Amino acid sequence: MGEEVRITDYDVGGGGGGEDDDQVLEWEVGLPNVDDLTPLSQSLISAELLSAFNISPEPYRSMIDVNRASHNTLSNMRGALENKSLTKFNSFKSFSVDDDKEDAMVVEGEETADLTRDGSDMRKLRRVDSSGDGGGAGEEAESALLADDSSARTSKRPRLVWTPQLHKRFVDVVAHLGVKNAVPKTIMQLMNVEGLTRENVASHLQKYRLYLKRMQQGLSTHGSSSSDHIFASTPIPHNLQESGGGNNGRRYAPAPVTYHAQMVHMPYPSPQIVPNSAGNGDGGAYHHGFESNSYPYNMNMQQRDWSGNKFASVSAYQHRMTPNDK
DNA sequence: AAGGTAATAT
DNA sequence: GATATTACCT
Repeated sequence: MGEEVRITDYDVGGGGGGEDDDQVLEWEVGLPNVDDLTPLSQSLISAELLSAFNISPEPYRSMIDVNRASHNTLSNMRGALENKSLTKFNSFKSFSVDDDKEDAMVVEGEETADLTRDGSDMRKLRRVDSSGDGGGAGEEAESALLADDSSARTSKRPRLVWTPQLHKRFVDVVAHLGVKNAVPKTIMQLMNVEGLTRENVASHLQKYRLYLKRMQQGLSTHGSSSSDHIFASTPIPHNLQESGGGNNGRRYAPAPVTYHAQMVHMPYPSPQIVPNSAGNGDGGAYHHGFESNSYPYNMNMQQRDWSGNKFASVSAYQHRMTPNDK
C-alpha cells in the first residue's frame, strides 16, 4: 500500500457556495474515518475470488479518478436541487423514507415471457376515436429515463405493489397538499419515488378517496371491511383541508431542510379533524390503535427488461436524482 | 395533457 | 376477492 490519500484534502467544487460546504461537512459527521477506508491500491476482492468467479479485476483508480467522480456527483446533486419548488418538500430523496427502510416496489411474478407481448397482447382496441384527432401521432411510448440503453425498451411495467411505506409516503403527500391540490401528477412528483407513474398514483388515489369516503359514512354500521388493509394501517391523514389554494401569500410550511437523512418529518398543520366521525361537531376523539408500520417487506423494483443484462440491481438506479421526469 | 371513474386484469 | 392497471370520457 503505497499512497495514503486524505479525501478531506480535496477542495469540494472549488467555487461552490459556502452553503453547500456546510452541508457537506454535516454529512461527513459519522462517516468512517480515513483510516478505516480501504486504500485505493487495495483490491476489494481477493485474487482467489476473482479467479474463482471468473471476474475481471477492477481497473486501478487513482486519486484523480476519485476526485472526478466526486465532482460529478456533486454536480449532479446541485443540478437535482435546482428543481426549485419541489425540493422543499423533497427533502427526502427518492427512495428511502423516513424510517430508513428501503422504499420501492415489489413486483409480482415477472415470469411474463415475451410471448404474451407480441401477438396476443393487443387485447383491447380503442374503439371510439371520433373525438378530434384524426391522425394519431406516433408517440414514443415509454420513459427514456433509463440511461441504460439495455433496459429501456420492451417494458411492461411490473405491477406496482403499494407497500405500507409507499402508501405512507403517499398519504403524507396527500395530506400535505390538501384535497384541493392532491392531484396525481403533483403527488407523484412530491413522492419522488423512482419508477412511480402518474397512473399508479391516480389509481391509488382513487382507492384512497373511496376509502376516506367510506370512513366518513359507514362508521356505525361497519367496522372495517377487510379491504382496508393498507389504508387502515397508515397513521392518519389528519387534515383534509386545503393548503395554499393559490390565493394565500404563503404556501405550505417552509420546513427547514435538514440533511440528517433520517427523520425528515412533515410539517402538519394541526391534528384536529379525524376522518372518522361523520357529522362531527362533537369532539369524539377516537384513536384507532393501528400504528404498526413494521411489516416484512422487501422493496424491489425489477427493471422492465433484463434482456442480456446480467444483474441490474436496484442500487444501480438508486442514484438517479430526478426520477419522475418524463 | 391531465384528472376522474368505471371496467378489466392479475 | 382484493388490488392494480387500463379504457375512456371530461
